[in-house]
Amino acid sequence: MKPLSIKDIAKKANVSITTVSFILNGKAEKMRISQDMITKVEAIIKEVGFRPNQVARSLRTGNTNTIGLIVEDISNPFFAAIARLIEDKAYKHGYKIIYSSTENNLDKAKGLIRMFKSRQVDGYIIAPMAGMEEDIRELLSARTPVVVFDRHLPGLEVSSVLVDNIKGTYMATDSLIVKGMKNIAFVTVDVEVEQIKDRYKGYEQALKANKIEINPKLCKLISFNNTADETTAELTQFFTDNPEIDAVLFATNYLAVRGLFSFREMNKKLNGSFKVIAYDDHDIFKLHSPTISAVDQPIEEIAENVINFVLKELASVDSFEKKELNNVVLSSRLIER
Amino acid sequence: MKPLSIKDIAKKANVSITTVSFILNGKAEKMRISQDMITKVEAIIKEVGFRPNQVARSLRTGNTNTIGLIVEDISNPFFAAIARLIEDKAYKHGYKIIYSSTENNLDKAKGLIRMFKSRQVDGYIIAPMAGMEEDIRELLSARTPVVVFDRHLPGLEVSSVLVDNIKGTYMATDSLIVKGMKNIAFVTVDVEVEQIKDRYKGYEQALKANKIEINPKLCKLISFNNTADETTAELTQFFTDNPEIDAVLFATNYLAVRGLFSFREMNKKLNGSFKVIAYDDHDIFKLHSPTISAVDQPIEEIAENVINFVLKELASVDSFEKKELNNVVLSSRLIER
DNA sequence: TTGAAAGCGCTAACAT
DNA sequence: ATGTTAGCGCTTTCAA
Repeated sequence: MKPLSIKDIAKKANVSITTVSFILNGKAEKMRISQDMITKVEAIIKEVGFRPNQVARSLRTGNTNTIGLIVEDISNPFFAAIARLIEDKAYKHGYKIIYSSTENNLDKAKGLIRMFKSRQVDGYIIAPMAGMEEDIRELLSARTPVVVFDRHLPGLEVSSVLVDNIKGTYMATDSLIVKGMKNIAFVTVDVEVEQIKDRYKGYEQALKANKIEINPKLCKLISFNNTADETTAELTQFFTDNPEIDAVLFATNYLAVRGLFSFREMNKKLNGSFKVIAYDDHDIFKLHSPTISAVDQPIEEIAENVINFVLKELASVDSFEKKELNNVVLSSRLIER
Repeated sequence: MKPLSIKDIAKKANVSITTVSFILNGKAEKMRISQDMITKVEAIIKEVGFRPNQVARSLRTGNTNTIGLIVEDISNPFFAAIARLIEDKAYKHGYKIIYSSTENNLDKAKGLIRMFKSRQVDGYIIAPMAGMEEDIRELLSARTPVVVFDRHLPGLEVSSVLVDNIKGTYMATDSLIVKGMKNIAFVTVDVEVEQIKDRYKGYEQALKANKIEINPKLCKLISFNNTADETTAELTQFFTDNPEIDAVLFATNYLAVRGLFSFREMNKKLNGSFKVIAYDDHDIFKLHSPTISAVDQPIEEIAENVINFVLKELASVDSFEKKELNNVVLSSRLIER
């Protein structure tokens, strides 16, 4: 049978739908509806288990209480952890999350924004990729709350939660230099986002600061579209071709994991004369023998800030104050193991 | 500025909104609207980038092209991987996924169903927990497509995608016995779902079949609400108290990971005289020294079946055929390392 | 071949 | 203090 509507409730209670609507929306007080009426209607609502149709409500009010989350890949542990935390907090504030992975495909990413728009999501949380600038700018000019995190697109004035990537890799590289490493390799991925480039910059700056010449041969670029096995193979090749390498810094955790597979395949010993640091921590690095050092991003803090920023913007969206941007850069931490 | 509506398009094209609507929905042919008209209207739509308001459409048609996904914890790699695959396929069929984690909290789970219902999701994909029977039954009686996966609730007639858990742990236990292990421990979690109980059954049956007496002391129950550290501590205690244990089977991958942390803490050697098998594979188990055997669930197959079942039910929902249930039990595979 | 108009369930301005 | 009613943007029946 069809679900009940506000009309049915009104009929059952012998009142108008307005009264029911006011009570539903907690405006009964303001409208000075009698306490008796309120109690009676609420009883009926509870009794029949009536829940207002959100779609109709959304059409009428223009908000859906839904936040769109766009990330590269929801199955990446970093994004999965953040998604979980965000979802949890959003839920407590009455918002639902609707998400999608871009798979680093610009067309899909653009499509997602359009799709979310047509579904009238109230706000966006985006780990953006290059090429989305225009789309995001459009959202902003419609005064839609948007918070980007993890990555930043240059020239975009938007609230953001970032981690200081330069500092992260700088610390890591520096720690390797201090330990006397001479040929430090850097393994990264070919996605064109500031965040990844910054990780390279940190590496570069640390070398410069220590007057070590940068050897382009020691910087390995892996294609994002590689399968896991392809990446492992490429890395094996890379380390075989460059036996002088005595330390590696990986720009992402999944690259580091592939690296560990390579080393295992090559039977390469990780010890005082061959050191590895990963970006983003992971249980694997704690359990590996030997344990692997990592640059750790503050996942909870990221999620916390992201959701706070969106909620704040969501709350101020219909006020007339000029929207202020919220920006924060968090620090990562080098965990030496 | 406000987004354009179908009215604006109609005005721009000097036609009625009906015509625009027919063209939008591919019904132009059937309504025999002239090709000229179609071309003209389509050109305008493209030019101004008009996208119909899905909320209004949903209110009118009753479908939202949205599927609700309810799992225990989206940040669990098993669920994250499945969510990603499901989301991807759903997207290709024009459906969006809206998800939420129950955190093994029945109230939250029930709330989620109600919330999804009020948002008019077209179908549900649920990894259920005990206590949801009634809510799911209600959905079914409203002819709403529902597919459960990973777990099954007894006495519920619903489409399902399961893995033979009994067989999984049976194989694992048996392989340990064949290797001459005498005191095989079983570490599991206190969530009351068939799937987890089945894993215990498989363990039990294998012991029985091999005429080994079941020693309740060797079966350790961990609370789901433990923090990671608490679990590690409890496990350390457990293995210290029961030094006769020469093999362990973990009922979930995250328990196995905690176990590995314990063993590391205890400096326990994993070798021929102490063997470990995990349920659900994970990169960690491949990289660990020594590598860890695992019962591997066919994640892709699970996702594939789940989405196919929902789509199938979704397609038949307004036909009058009696809805047929789709049920499949997939096999897991013991990966011996 | 196209258009007018009803109505999906709800909110809120306006009326009483 | 409570009711009437216009519309949110769209689909679809019926009429022309």
